[in-house]
Amino acid sequence: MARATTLAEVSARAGVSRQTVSNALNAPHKLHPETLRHVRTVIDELGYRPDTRARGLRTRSSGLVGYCLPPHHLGSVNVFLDEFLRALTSEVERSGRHVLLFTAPPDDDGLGVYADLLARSTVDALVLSETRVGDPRHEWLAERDVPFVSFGRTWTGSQVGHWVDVDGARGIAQGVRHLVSHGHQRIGFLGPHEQTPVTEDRARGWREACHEAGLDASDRFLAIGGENHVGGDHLAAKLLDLPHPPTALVAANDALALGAYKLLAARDLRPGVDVAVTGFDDSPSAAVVTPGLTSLRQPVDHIATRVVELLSSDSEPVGELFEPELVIRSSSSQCHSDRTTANSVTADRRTSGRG
Amino acid sequence: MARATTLAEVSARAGVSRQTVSNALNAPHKLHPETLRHVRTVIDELGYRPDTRARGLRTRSSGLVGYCLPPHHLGSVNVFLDEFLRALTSEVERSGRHVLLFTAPPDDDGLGVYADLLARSTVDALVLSETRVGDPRHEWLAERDVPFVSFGRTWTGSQVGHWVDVDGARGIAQGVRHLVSHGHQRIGFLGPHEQTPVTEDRARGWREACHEAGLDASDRFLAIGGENHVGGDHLAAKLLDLPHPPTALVAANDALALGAYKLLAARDLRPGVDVAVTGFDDSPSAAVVTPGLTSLRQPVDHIATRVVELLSSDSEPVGELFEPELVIRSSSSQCHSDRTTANSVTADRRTSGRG
DNA sequence: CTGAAAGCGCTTACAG
DNA sequence: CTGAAAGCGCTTACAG
Repeated sequence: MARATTLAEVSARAGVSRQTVSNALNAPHKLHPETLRHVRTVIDELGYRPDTRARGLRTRSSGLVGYCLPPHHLGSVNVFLDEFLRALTSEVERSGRHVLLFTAPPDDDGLGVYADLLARSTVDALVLSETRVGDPRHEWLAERDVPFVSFGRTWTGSQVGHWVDVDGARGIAQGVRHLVSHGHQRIGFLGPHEQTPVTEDRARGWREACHEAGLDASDRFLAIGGENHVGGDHLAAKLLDLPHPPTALVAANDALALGAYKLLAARDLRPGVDVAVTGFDDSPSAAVVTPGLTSLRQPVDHIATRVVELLSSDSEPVGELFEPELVIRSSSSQCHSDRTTANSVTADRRTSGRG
Repeated sequence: MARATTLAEVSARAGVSRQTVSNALNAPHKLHPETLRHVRTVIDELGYRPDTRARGLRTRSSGLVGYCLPPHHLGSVNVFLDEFLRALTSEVERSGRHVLLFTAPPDDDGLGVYADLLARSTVDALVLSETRVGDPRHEWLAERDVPFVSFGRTWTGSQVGHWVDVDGARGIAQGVRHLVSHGHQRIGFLGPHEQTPVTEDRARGWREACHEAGLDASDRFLAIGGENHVGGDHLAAKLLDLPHPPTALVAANDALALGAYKLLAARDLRPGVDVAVTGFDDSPSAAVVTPGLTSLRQPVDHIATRVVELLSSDSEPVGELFEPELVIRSSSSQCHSDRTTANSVTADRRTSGRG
């Protein structure tokens, strides 16, 4: 790999001192316009760019924002990792920096990785995601005065540092109101892992929106348990086997919603026609399944923008919730009052195949 | 952010010269064992780690491998970006480096971004993906002696540099043979964008495997066109409306396969029972739809491992194909000879909902 | 095996 | 507005 042009080479070629070249880059107002123009011409000719390491060494910065890749698992958070990473990378680039990826064990051992990164001055700041209850990273970083922003809450009263998160309760409530407006009166909720605050938050949205509409939101209509992103079919079965089963199922994530699809298929029922279904996250699958799954899209672009803003904010710790956007597809938008005419809808579907 | 411990501090505390500390890290064999032990103790006590920038400045390396995030679009390559990034990051970390993310326009302007990264010595090496026909990056990088490995071919005879890719033809052929073993005699192919070599490669796999089995692989059974990852329903309709329609559809990617699901649903036909369907990429959707979609899983871990190996290989340019793994699910594994007894299968399905 | 010194490529007071 | 100089924290010949 060829050695890159140095500032010294630019200064020699331009016939000015090295400080003048540096000023052309870092403090152009200090230069005579004529000089500035000349130096810039030479810089362009030579394709000169200051060496990141040398500049960083001097300015005590690395220009790198660390992001820990979450471990692989289906569902909730990672379904939009692509999108978040893209948005984060773009935003960080707008501030002239880059994103550095790393991995770390999720437990407390992971802090060793963070310590290493900081001891080496590899990163200037960190973006946290995959937060968990009692996440030790926030306090650990705050104690060391490391700039960081958390995408996700630690769900403890004393969370330190800036954070942004998605308002699960308001998102789910949107979905419930949408279903109510389509005539649904009995709406069930499918959720994973009873103990996680994320699920509790989303379940609360369902409960509150049901109360608001005067609907039953008792535990009868609440199916929770199993793995995090599988078993939606079991949960759906539990609710649909009730004497007066729900006519709509609100799931805490898309994977569970598609589990409900599976149960409906096994019973020859059609999502969106016989039973409405909604998900959460608007994962790629939601758009591509049949019928399309109504889901809640996290505003990752806005979140990423805000994360990067807060990264360089010295203000008092800020916490912000972003409301997800309801993306309506066929799994919920058949009018429920049409249910008695479901057969004609089916006939429609039968003839809709283009020849 | 607190200043990190420096080598000078370690040397003072240990009562040895700075070179000795450096040797303890970079050439431990040069030290008296006793001295080494002592220096290491002090290093541990102080949590000392060499500053990345200073070390990089001296050794002319950055310890960073650049990876350009592909722009967002559904399907083929990005469905497993998560997994690839995770695997790549882990592998790069095993060599003591990190992955730096960046974005660049896909056209020739994008080279400016690469030039900037190199002029600043921000990265030591690059991993390329989202290659396209006549991709200018490979030659551009080779001319500048930049170490790089391409995940994906440029499909030109003169491709320079190391590359790895997935063997689309062999993958699809696996799928076809699997369908043949389940009794299918008429197998159609759904592909996007007639002109892309990736599609041609996959279509070739279908054609060759059909010939091998003595099946019709004429253009009659080949449905190609439309957007890259939508319109699978149209393509499927084109084939299913033939006088003697195929009993199985092999799609060049999962999104098209799920488009076929959509058409089948509209005609009240069941994937895997009435018409077998297979996809490519084993995207998250494949596992979660009903019925599960048989698909071809790219061995991203092996690919990432090999990419990182080649990154530091001075050998003659290497090109390697990796065979994807057929992941069999219900969309194809119903025995086709059972087709006449489809009703009993359906009955089975009807009673399979757990109460 | 160890110590004193140069230098990687920058930025930034400092004196002119 | 410009020039000569120090120093960021390392690594690595070089002489002892």
